Parts: sequence; structure tokens; C-alpha cells
Amino acid sequence: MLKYQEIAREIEKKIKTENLKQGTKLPSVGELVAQYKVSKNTILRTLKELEVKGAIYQVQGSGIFVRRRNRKGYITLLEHKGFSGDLDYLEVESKVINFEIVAATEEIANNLQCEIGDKVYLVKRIQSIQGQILSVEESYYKKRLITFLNRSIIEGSIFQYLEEGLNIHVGFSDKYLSVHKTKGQISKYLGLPENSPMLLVEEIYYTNNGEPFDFSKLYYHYEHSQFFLQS
Amino acid sequence: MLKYQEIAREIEKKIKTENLKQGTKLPSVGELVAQYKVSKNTILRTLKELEVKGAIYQVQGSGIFVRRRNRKGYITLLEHKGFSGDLDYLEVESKVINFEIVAATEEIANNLQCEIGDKVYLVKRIQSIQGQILSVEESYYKKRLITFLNRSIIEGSIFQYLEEGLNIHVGFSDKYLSVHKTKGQISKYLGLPENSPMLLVEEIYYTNNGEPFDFSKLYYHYEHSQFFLQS
DNA sequence: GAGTGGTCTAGACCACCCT
DNA sequence: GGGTGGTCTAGACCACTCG
Repeated sequence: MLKYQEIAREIEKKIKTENLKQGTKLPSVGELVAQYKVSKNTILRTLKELEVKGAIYQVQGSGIFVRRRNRKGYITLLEHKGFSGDLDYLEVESKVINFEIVAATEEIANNLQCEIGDKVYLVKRIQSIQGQILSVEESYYKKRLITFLNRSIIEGSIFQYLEEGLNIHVGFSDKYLSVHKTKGQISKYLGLPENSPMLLVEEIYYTNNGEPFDFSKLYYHYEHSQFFLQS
Repeated sequence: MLKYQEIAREIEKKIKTENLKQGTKLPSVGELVAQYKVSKNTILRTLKELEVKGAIYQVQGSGIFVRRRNRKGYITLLEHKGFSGDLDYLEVESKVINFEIVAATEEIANNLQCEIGDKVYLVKRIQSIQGQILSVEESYYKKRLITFLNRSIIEGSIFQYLEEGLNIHVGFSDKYLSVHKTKGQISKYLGLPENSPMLLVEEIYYTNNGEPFDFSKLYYHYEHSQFFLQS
């Protein structure tokens, strides 16, 4: 574990376990340097990390302070694949409703930067939380990169499998949000009448060397989902 | 202007003016060090900046590459106050429909961390783009911090006025997104039938020393708005 | 003016990719 | 093995805040 990550983890943990309030002053840079016996730059790196994550904010000439989100039950946008770790306490359940290999349509090919007709895994899942339907997820994985998938993998965490099983690391992602009226099958899956409001999130995930491997469309139930974003 | 910002600006400009494609390789760290005559750390700082912004991605042992957004017409979440600079070419127009000083309700007091009854500026505006209504904006500014506002200011860029006129600097922000059905006045303003889909974005802006000064509710027209998010 | 965060340097060493 | 990005250090100096 890298020093700056390790220290970041410890500070975050401290904020959490001691349940520090927004605006609480944390030890100064100098104190952290002494405490962890590292150079000042390493501490500043750590703090930058935590700042971007939204855990703290720094005020020049004054100090370092705790930043806390003040609403519960919101899904954090800007984290891997929506869920894990966000709605902490709440368990998100996935039910697979479709799993097959299909040929890429034009839309898929555009988003995955591949040729029309290339093989992709199609995975459709319904995500729910405490029995409430949260979203319908329609994911396409580029078969050339994701060489193997099976039902037991997609019933769990696909991304964990990619990291640990296939040694594919997520580099970055693009997300496109738009609001629509529900139509046809999606209405049924979400358990909503036709023409209900719905948030569509289209996500593209790239490996750490910049190749897209996952294009997903997430249809969110408007009454059971709300989202959060920092900075 | 700080070196690392200056260099970041130049690299961004280069990507834009030369219209470099996604995946184009940029000069290596060593080359940049030589070119700008700064230390390696400064270059790495610059690149971190650009990476977070979504302009580039770095691959260890391989190089630095251009990252481009591949869809047009999306509003970038995660930038100051939604608009300026996003829908570049397109001019966003603001029409003020309400401007007064009111007492903070419980909702406002909670979000602005002040007392119920404290004075706040209320500004309601309709944002449109090429004649199409984009959103209705309902903003509350803490009067204790924003000591003065007038119509000509709020018809332009409020945030620019805060920076330049009042020397108030935006530190960070929280955004909460949820989807609803339009009701009453909002429907009328948006020019939509009752119970149309609508995205509500609640934003809280904090000064650089951590005090909230602006709580805004933005009601977006679902057919005229879509959003974008990176990393 | 003391304390505290922010920028910048020069250089050592490590980790990873590619050929 | 050469090239390239990533981490870390130690120290100089600057900019801001607050009492």
C-alpha cells in the first residue's frame, strides 16, 4: 500500500469512527508530517486526494476541515458502478433476467469503439434494495476483452471479477444522464405505469489503457432513486 | 498565474486547437520538463489536474493520451453553476421572474446552515437556450454574505460578480439529483403539461472557507436537457 | 508576526510497458 | 533494457489567516 493512500485511509477512518462533524479542524500539515514521519509533499498529496473525494476541505492559512455529506439515502455518482459502498448499510440485490452473447448494433459499436457485428456479452439485471426496485440495467461487455463470463459471476460483482479474475483495471468512465418517459418492457420491469418519469444513465467504462469495455444503460425508478455529487 | 495551471491551460488549448483525437499520444513527462523548464513534480501536478478534469489519461510505462468527450449538447455536471463554458457555442439566456428578500424557511435554513427567519435573497430565473426553455432556477443567497444584489447583476453572471465584486470565492459544492413529475407553476414555466417528467437538481455552494452561501433548486425541462459526467 | 497551507525544485528510486 | 509514468524526500520560499 502506498504511503499517501494509507494515510488517506487512516484519516478517513478517523473521521468516520469518531463521527466528526462538518467543519471540525483536523491536525495541521506539520503535525501530520511529524505523526506519519513522511515528507510534506506526501501529506499534501494525501490531502489533495481527500479533497477531491469530498472528505475534507483546506483553507489556506487556516487549516484542514472535515466535510460531510448531509443527506442520507443518495446514490453517489462518480464512483465505480454506482452502488457498492454508497448506500452503505443497505444491501443491493441483483436479479439476472437476461444473459447472452449478441452482435454489436451501431449504438453499441459507437460506444464501445468496435465494429458493428462484433461479439458482446449482454447482461440484463434488475437491481433492488430492500425489496424496492431501484433500476433495470442493460450492460454490454466487449467480448474481446472480457473473454469469459458466467451466471454466477454476473450474479455477484462483475467489476470485482474483472479486477481479480481477468486483471482488467478500470481507468475512467463517462456517464450521460437524461430524463424520459418509461416505455413498454422497462415500465413493466420497474413496476410503473407507462409514461412514468425515468432517469436514464448511460455509462461507458474504460480500462486503464483507455479502451472501452463496458457500455451500460441504467433505467432508474424515479421514486426509489436519488443521486449525489460533490465538488 | 501558477506554473502548473499555466502549463495545464496550454496543453488543453493545444488539444482543442489542434483538435486532437481520443488516444492521441502527447509529449512524455521528460519532454514536458525540458520544454517548460520546470521540475518533474510540477509537470506531474499539471497532468493530475488535467486527468481529474477528464482531458487526458495516463498509462504507466506507456504515455499520456488525449481523452475526448464523444457526445455534443450535454451539460457538464461538476462545473461551476452548470452552464458557462459547457454548451460552449450556445448562448444561455436568463430571464428574471422574481427577485426579493425573504425570510429563510426551515428547508432553506437547513441547507444554508443558518437560522429560520434569517434574510436571504430569492432569485427566480428561467434559463433558455436558442429559444428553448432549459430550466427554472430558484436560488437563495445568504444575505449575511451576499450583502448586495440588484437586477442588473442577476441578469448577468452572479458568480462572476461574487468573485470580482464581493471577493467571495467558491470553494466547493454539493448537488442532489432526483426525478419528479411537474406540478403547478413549474409546469407552466417549463411549458409542459402537468405530471411531465422533470429533473430536480438541488445545489449548495460553499465559500472557500466552508460556509454555504447559495442554495438553488433547478427544475430541468426533460426534453431540452441532458447531462454529462466524467471519471 | 506566528502559524499554516501552497508552490516549486532536484534528485533518488520504483513499477510498468514494449520491443 | 530503455523509456516512461509514479512515489517519495528535504528543503526553500510564497500567500493567506488570525489574534
